[in-house]
Amino acid sequence: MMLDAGMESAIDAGAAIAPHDAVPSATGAATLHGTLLAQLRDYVVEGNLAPGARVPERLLCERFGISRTPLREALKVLASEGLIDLLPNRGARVRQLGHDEMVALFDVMGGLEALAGRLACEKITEEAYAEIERLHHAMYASYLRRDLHGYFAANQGIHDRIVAAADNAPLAATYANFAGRLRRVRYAANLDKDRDRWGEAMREHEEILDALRRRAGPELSDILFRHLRNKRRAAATQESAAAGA
Amino acid sequence: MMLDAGMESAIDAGAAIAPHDAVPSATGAATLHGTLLAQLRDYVVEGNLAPGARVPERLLCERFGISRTPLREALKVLASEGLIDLLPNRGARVRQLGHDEMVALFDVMGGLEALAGRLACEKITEEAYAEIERLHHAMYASYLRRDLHGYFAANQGIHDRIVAAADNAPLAATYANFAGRLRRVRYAANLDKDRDRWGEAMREHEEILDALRRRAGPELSDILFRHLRNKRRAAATQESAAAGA
DNA sequence: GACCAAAAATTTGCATTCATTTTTGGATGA
DNA sequence: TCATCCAAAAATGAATGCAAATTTTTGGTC
Repeated sequence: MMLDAGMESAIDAGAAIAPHDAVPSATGAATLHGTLLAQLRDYVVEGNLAPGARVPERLLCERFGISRTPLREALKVLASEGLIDLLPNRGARVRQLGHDEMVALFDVMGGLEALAGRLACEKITEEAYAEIERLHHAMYASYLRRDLHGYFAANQGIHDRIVAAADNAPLAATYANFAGRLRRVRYAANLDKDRDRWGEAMREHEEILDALRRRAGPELSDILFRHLRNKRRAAATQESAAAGA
Repeated sequence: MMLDAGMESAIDAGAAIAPHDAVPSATGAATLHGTLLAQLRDYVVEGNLAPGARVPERLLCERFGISRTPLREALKVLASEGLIDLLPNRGARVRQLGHDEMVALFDVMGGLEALAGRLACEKITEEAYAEIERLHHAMYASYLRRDLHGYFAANQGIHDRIVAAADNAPLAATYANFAGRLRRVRYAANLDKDRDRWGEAMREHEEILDALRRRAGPELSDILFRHLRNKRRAAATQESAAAGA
């Protein structure tokens, strides 16, 4: 069900907590539960706990200075977001991404980006497009400089802005959820070791920008899905390389 | 401090509870929390509480025979799923779908079905395809008979099987979540009052089956998105008609 | 030294309790 | 009649308590 994780209700209802749909770090938190949820989510997403590691209630209560009740509520929500697993009578564990699940998550990301691209073509303003174009050129400059950090920042900025341009709160929330789940893997997708992929990604981004400029929704949708598929392939390759090393 | 994960062997991943990825009604519930969550979700989705109505903790505790602690945990999760809103110090309310949000949710459904169709073309077995074909013909028979109930059942069966054929747990979970949020609206989309839409939908399903038979992923993806767009339009039309009535 | 069973200690799940906030009801006054 | 204000009642948010389950430690045996 998912089941997915949230911010749109927080936006719609003002103060409502909707972790599933809310962009994690953007969740306004007037309540302890809301604050704690955001903190704990960041704590997990940032990788402070090793994958598969037990999530000890007691320690986290001390760390955040709260009692077990709100913590346990937050853990239930994080489980519904897919960040942790709850084992009956055996506590919570940081979810560990196996190969199959990683592949599945990348495909959903691809579907969400494809959707975002299509919607963005319908709704994007000229200003928002110009900003994406600017980021694209900045990204290209970083690519030429082999500036991985700058490249990543611009790259993520582009994808985020496409999602934002789609102007669809539930989509943005779901996207944020999946991005959080894949965050660790995505950072691991180190282009530095795969120059071919880097060039390929850059060419794909040329196509993305072109389709977006023409407001070619279905076309952009398809390009974005294939773009994510290739990103998935690169990540999987890296994964197996890491396993072999 | 970094918590170590490597001390003991990995817990059997098969036994892990992953509410987010599990289809709501299929969530195995060995725990009270799990059981209650599924029950409460059904209770809300089934429409036992009026949209916008307060969700009284006390009454629900009595109804389910539990204390407030597990109930409140479940409410937090339902909020993260977008089914209810939590207003700080003012309790939970059944989320009310405004027009804009309904439109947004339909678009996400379209994107998810588009993704499911594309993946299904890659993975579907001949048996699963044959079953969808069978359902398609049953749906057509219902259409000719003007059997709305049978038509809906077959229709939903087809869409569900396409999602299942995609063989992607996070996708299935997310799809189930959005379907739950839109459930009330979807039932409201009464084709009986809109014969033109009914015929149009039937023709679209012919295209869907054809693309699936040819395993034409990108094409099926596009058809499914447009199919949902038309369904969205029909629902919106009905909505405004109901408002005017 | 490895292996296994039993007891201690920790941890989890849920109920209960307490402090705050909100809501309700009515009295007061214009 | 209506609006405003205030106190009582109810509801919410969080902490604490307790029984059951699990994990760890201990002690003994082979």
